[in-house]
Amino acid sequence: MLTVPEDGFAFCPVRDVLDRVGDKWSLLAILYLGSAEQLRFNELRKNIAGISQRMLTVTLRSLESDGLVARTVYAEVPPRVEYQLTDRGQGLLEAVLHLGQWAKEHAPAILQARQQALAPTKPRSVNDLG
Amino acid sequence: MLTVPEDGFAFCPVRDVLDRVGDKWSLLAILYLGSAEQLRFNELRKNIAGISQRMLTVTLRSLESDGLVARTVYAEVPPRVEYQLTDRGQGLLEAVLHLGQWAKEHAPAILQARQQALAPTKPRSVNDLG
DNA sequence: CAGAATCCTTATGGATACTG
DNA sequence: CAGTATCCATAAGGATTCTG
Repeated sequence: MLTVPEDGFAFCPVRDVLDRVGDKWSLLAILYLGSAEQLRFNELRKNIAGISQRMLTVTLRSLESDGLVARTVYAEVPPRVEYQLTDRGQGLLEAVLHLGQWAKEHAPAILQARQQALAPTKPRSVNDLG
Repeated sequence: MLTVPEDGFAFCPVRDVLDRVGDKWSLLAILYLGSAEQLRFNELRKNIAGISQRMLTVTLRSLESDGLVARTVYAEVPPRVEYQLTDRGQGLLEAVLHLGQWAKEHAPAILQARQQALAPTKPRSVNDLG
């Protein structure tokens, strides 16, 4: 059984990670960067289906500021900027893929449960016991 | 090196989990439920600092609909409703605590990197080469 | 006690236009 | 090419009131 810390989970590393990769695009960026040595801005943009230019910038900047992604600017014209996972980013990717293992195994059951919850025979009342 | 699937991560179990526990309260609810056999609505409400009644309801309902939390109503007056993790919820908790292990080890470095990014000596230009 | 309903604020992200 | 800067739509969540 898990024990509640004195701070009542106010300091919670898990929450921190989730806040970092729980947004709409960070995980995808990490996944794609994890599948190549390095990628240019527009390569990422093409890969990550549906992402806007703005959100790709915002996402990369915040990953960079956490030391998860390294940004390298080449003094060329037209400019070339390459992104790659840092070791720390690589570590996060692996930790997250581990979670993905659990997810992969249980996603079907969860999805099924969710579907059944959506189509109840009748609306639930306080009298439904189990 | 990670391989990009044909669907380009469109079907991504990790994303599904993150969408489930990446919101503001789900993780905390799971953590507290993981630290007790079962908890009543207002016990959870007291434990989870800052949560509103509405959000506790919403959070519990969606966890329940995914089969992660079981809700038991006792036909008493005043009503008593108890929540507990299902086996599936327990599994998710463990998977997430594993991620927490990584987080715990790297949170300090990440926070530090973030601080330094916030206080740069001068604003960055395209000429700053690493 | 354990909520449901309503209203309202804020946070997140998209669209578009412009630039070194 | 790789961004910035604005503006705008939607979604997430908070506050309040009411009820079986």
